[in-house]
Amino acid sequence: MAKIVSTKNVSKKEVIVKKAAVLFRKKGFAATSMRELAENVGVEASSLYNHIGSKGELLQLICFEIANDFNIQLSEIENKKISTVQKLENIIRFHINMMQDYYDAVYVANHEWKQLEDPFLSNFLQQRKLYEVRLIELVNQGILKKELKPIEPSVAILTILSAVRGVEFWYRHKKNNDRQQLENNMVNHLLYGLIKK
Amino acid sequence: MAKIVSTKNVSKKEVIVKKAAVLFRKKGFAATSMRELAENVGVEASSLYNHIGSKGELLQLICFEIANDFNIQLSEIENKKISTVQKLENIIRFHINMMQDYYDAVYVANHEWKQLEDPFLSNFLQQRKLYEVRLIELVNQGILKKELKPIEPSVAILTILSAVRGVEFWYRHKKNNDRQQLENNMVNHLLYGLIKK
DNA sequence: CCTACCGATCGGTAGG
DNA sequence: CCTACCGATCGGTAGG
Repeated sequence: MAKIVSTKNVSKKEVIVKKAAVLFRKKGFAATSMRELAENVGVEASSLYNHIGSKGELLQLICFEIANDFNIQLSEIENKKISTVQKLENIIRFHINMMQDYYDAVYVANHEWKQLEDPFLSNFLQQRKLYEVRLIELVNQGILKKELKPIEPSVAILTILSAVRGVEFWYRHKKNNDRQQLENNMVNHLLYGLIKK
Repeated sequence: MAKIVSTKNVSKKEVIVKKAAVLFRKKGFAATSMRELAENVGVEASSLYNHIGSKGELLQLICFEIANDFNIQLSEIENKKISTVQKLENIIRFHINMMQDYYDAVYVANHEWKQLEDPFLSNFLQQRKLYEVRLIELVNQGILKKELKPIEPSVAILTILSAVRGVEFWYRHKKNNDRQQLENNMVNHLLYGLIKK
C-alpha cells in the first residue's frame, strides 16, 4: 500500500534529532542518557537504534547542519553588492536570528561540539576556523576601504562572534516583541559603540 | 614530628581542585571520571575521597570561588571615584584578565555551572543575576549622566559580558605579547565601535 | 593511601 | 517496536 497521506511531514529520525537537541542543550551531551531521550520520544531506548546509529551520530547531525547553515549564508552575504559595513551588519543580524530561530541546535553546536569524536571533531573545528578566516578577511577589506578603523581584525571578529553568541542568555526572557530591539541595539553597539560624542 | 618545612604551600585538596578544573574544562564535568582525575593527581580514585566529599563538591568549589572574585572586584570598581565610562572600562579589562589568569576555572564556571545541583544551582544563578543587575544599573547611570548613548542597558551589558567571555577562544593562541593588544582592542571596540567616522 | 568491591547506570545488541 | 540482556564504566564505600 502506497504511503499517500502523512499527517506530519517529518520522519521519526527528525523527531529524535530535534528532541536530542533540546536535551543536549538542557543537560549537556554526556549527561543525557539514551533512555531519557527515548522517554521523550515515546519509545524504548533500544528502538532508537532503528533510526540512528549511535548517540554520537545525533550530536554530529546537529552540529554539522548548523555549521552548514552558517557557511551557506556567509557565502550569500559575501557575494552581495553592498558595503563592508552593510555585510557585517547582515552577518550580525543573521547570527542573532539563527540563535533565536534554532536555539537548541545552535546552542548545542556552540557548547557540545567538544564531545564530537574524530574525524568529526577535526572536521568541525576546521570549518569553524575557515568561517572565522573569511570574516577576518571581510574586516580587513573594510579597513583597506577606510570604512572601518584600523583595528586588529581578529579581535574585532572575536568580539562580534562572542557578543552574538550571548543572545542565548537573552532567549530566557522569551519576549518576542523585544526581539527587534535586541537586534538593533546590538548591531548599533558593535558597529558604533556605546559612548555619546 | 612537627611539620616545619613544606616545599609547596598548597594542600592536596587544592591540587585536586586545580586538576579538576583543567579536566572539567577540557572534557566537561559529566564526561570527566573520578578515576581519570585520580590518575592526573597521582593516586587511586578512592583516595580522592579523603580530601573531598564528592565529584559535585569539586564543581561547587570552582564555580563559587570565581563568582566570589567577580563580586568583590565589582564592588571595588563601583566605589571608585571615576566616570561611568572608566568604570565600564575597568570591568571589561578585569573580565579579560580573569579569563586569561584563571582560564580553567572561569571557563568551568561559565560552561559547567549547569551541572550544579540545588541548592547550589539556584544560589549560583541568583548571584549571576544580581551581578548583571548591578552592571545594568551602572549603564543606566552612564546614560543619565549623558556619558553614554540612550541605549537599552540590558542589551549593552549582554553584549559586553558575552564579548569578554569570548576571550576563552583567544586563549588558544597563547601569545602573551598579544595580550595587551587584545585587551585594548576589545575595550575600544566595545566602547567606541568599529566604524571610522 | 590502597585493595577490593558495591549497586546503579550507561550505550548498545540479539532476537523476535 | 519490544523484551531481555551484555560488558563496561560510573561514583562512592568498607576496611585496613
